[in-house]
Amino acid sequence: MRSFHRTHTTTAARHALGDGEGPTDPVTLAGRLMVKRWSGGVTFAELQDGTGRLQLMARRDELADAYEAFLDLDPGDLLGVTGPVIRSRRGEVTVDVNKFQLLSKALRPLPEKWHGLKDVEQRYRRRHVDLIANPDVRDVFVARTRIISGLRRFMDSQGFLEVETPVLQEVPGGGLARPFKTHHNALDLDLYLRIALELHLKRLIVGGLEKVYEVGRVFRNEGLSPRHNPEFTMLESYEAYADYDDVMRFLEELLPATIESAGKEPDLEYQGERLDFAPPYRRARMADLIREATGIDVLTEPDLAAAAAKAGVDVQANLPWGFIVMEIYEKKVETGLRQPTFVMDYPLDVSPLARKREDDPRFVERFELVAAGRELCNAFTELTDPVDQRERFLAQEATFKAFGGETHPMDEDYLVALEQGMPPTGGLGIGVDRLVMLLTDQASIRDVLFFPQMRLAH
RNA sequence: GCCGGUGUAGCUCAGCCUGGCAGAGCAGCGGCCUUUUAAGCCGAGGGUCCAGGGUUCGAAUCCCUGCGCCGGCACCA
Repeated sequence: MRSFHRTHTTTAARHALGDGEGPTDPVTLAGRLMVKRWSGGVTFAELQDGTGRLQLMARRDELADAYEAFLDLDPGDLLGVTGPVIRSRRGEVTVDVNKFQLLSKALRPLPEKWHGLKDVEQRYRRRHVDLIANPDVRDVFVARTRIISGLRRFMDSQGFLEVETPVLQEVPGGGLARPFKTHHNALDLDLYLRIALELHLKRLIVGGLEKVYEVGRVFRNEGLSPRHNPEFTMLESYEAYADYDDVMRFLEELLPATIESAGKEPDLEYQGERLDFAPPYRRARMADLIREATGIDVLTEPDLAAAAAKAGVDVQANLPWGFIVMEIYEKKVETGLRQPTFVMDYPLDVSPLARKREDDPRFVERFELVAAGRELCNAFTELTDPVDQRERFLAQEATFKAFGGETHPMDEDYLVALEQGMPPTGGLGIGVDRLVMLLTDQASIRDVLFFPQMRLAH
């Protein structure tokens, strides 16, 4: 079949009948045959299209010789049908088929009609079957699309300009993660897939695009888990002449708007837990949260490593102060934060791109929004001082040379941009997949990605 | 990478503990039935029990190794 023109979707056909009994004028539908029942002189079947399902009725009386061909159809076949919409004796909205046409034959059977496809491995490896057989899965992905378009709509409405920046980078900056490496042949140049959007967007802020954002795929060459996929989607935005307090207020508008675009209420349920996203959200300094949870005062504690160990958080000897603070926070505080909370003022040591607090230079103006024990957003008042920035990169290098792990590499192009003069800026990053998980009540990132990363099938 | 769980028909699952002919439902095939809603009834068929090795008279079942999947840990500030 080159083409087949339908007059109605199954949902439109249902509306065409309305409360009446029919018959309506004939409608032409197309979709996948899902279920057949009865095989005498009348056969009922269900046709599934992009909008839903509708019952079909095929009668020997009506179809004559073609009836036998209808009986030969298999669940899974793609079918076009024409006929009036009626209400069956049992009250079901039904198309009384006058004509039908096989549009495409399914050579493989559908999964079990009642249980659907449950095997998670098959659901991920053969997502097309999952989508046919499990309507809930389709709903999740439709919600994902609505959430992302809702995010864009909100950003646009606030005057942000959506931009695109390079995926292939000579220096994979803006975060700490092992990058994927590739090579450009013509340039004979090693390149990396980006691990964050940050540095290029900030270069645009220098360039005078005062409110920019990007929704883009980033890549991290690290382990997989229910919350980690090697490629995932980030939204980052930057606003000139704003600080992290502005970003907090901004998020308190963005999140409710996004929740609405997902068709949810701010008071939502995630994995059996009620979470209330009606603003304002709690604001708490990391140091205060640590004191609440452990009794440790990181501001005054003379031997923080020892205090951490006493609280059950073992850290490497001589680890810089800020890293110890971060360890204690992650091990003792973060998972306990269930309701949305702005965790404010991160240690400077672990935040090389954020602006130093003037009242206490051990900390920076940075927050993460945490809910259900997980980071949803990361934001800061950006560091715009090129001299300070260079020192921070060097300090990172020194730390990671000593303690291992990934480091922020020195990005000279970025430093040159800062030297041009960057306005004070508030920046924000949102892990879009994790936000979608939250708003669709999914426990695994694999259930909000059409094609999650899998090992080679055996 | 480490630890635990798991893998049986196209799909959903029993059987494994306690070794003894490979099972059910759905789907498919043949037959009956002109208003069904997971339709029903009758009949026949369908297996690399993830792979390889071992123990045993005999292995889906017990043991070892490998692989996939799931979860946890590590990595991921």
